[in-house]
Amino acid sequence: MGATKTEHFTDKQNSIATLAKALGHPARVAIIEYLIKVDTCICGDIVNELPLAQPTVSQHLKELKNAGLIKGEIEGNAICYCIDKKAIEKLQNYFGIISAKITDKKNNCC
Amino acid sequence: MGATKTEHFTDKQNSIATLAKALGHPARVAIIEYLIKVDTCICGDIVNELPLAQPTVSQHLKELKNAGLIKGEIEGNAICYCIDKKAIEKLQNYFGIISAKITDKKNNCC
DNA sequence: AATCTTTATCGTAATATTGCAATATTAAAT
DNA sequence: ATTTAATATTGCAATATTACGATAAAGATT
Repeated sequence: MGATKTEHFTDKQNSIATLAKALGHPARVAIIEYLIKVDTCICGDIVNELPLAQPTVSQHLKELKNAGLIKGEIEGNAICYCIDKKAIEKLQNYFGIISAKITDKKNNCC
Repeated sequence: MGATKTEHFTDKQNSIATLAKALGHPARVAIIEYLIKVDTCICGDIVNELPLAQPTVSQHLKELKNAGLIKGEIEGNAICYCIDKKAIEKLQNYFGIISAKITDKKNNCC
């Protein structure tokens, strides 16, 4: 036991959970916000922006990449990391739909 | 080591991460979707809807509650769990803003 | 009061995450 | 070719999460 039973849930549920999980750490939220702030993809100084050691930052970037939230390509001895717009839009869309459905609810009791 | 360094990040970053983390498991995504589907707060049959044992479901509900995504009140020998609309709206709003900022970006390279 | 039903908690095993020092890798700069 | 600079990987310790059987708690039913 201990491992998540992903096979028992729908692809969409797993997909949303994967994206949400990737943003389930403040360092990774900070990375996304920093990528937006600098208004460019090239950001070799991302380690200096975070209160974490370089290997830790590298690991968080890897997780964001695995989850599909950022795209990255090797660019000399620096790296070019960019937010994957589609992933963010997927979340935006999902919570928009959920939020609308809650508003439409008739039998509220709380 | 091993514990998240929350103190090094902003309250907002931690807040978003907490909500995202709570939805970072397909069972908890499924619980939220089920709460919406039944269109009511009273849902004593939530355990039957999930492919997990009762203590596990109870634990996931607790985590959703701790994260502020659902509200719950004891109601006889059943429980009244409801989605906390504000939490979902917070996420919707956050991803809406992030998404808009990405669209406005000028220096895209990927 | 005894039983049933439903949810919560405890205890514990399996697994995953977090963080970093040490080291490797890779390409640019000298 | 050597050094420098930036990122990745490895290895490991600390902690957190996931899952569930056993048990507790608490109101409902009989």
